[in-house]
Amino acid sequence: MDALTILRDGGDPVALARGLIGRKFLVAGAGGLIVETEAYSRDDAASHSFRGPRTANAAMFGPPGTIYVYRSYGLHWCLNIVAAPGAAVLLRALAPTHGLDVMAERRGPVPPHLLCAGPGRLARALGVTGVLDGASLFGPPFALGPGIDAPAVLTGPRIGISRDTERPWRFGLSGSRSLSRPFPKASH
DNA sequence: ACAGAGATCATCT
DNA sequence: GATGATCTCTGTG
Repeated sequence: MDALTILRDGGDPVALARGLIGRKFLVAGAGGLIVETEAYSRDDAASHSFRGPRTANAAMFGPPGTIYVYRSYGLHWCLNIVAAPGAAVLLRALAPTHGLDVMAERRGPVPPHLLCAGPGRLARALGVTGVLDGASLFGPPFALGPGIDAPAVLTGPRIGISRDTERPWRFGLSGSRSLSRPFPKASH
């Protein structure tokens, strides 16, 4: 199923995670091409939705297109897009194309390809914080547009989790220099 | 290149 | 009291 269809009607977070690779994502005019994502489902021990709705994860149980922002390790922000109630896609990395100056200001002196190479870095560069938790992808400050036509997508295990570690639910744009980490060899 | 530590806090055990 | 969907800096090889 197409990513835009899932966002409109709801659907599989794995299909959405794969389908978002190569698309353009902007927050208030800053952003770039999505080059890395991860899927988290409702019955997934690694997912924040696994133990059911809480105050902190309420947005993850919203309708498709809801933005779920959580604080990671007490200090970073991470941004998700809801695919269906309790299921979402973590945006892990972008290849910067728009608002390089603003993002560099927020991130400090780092090489351009590292501006958004990681979920915490991405949120920082785009100015994403908890105030956007629960917002809708379909309105300002967000913009999702077309990008690469038929991207070559890599698949691999998710990063930084300790439960359900075997699910191959991390996706990346083949050949991108802006990945948070390389993919294991022979992942297609 | 790789390993370890510190930052920092809401949620869970 | 421990644990994260992390990042950065520092020390060593």
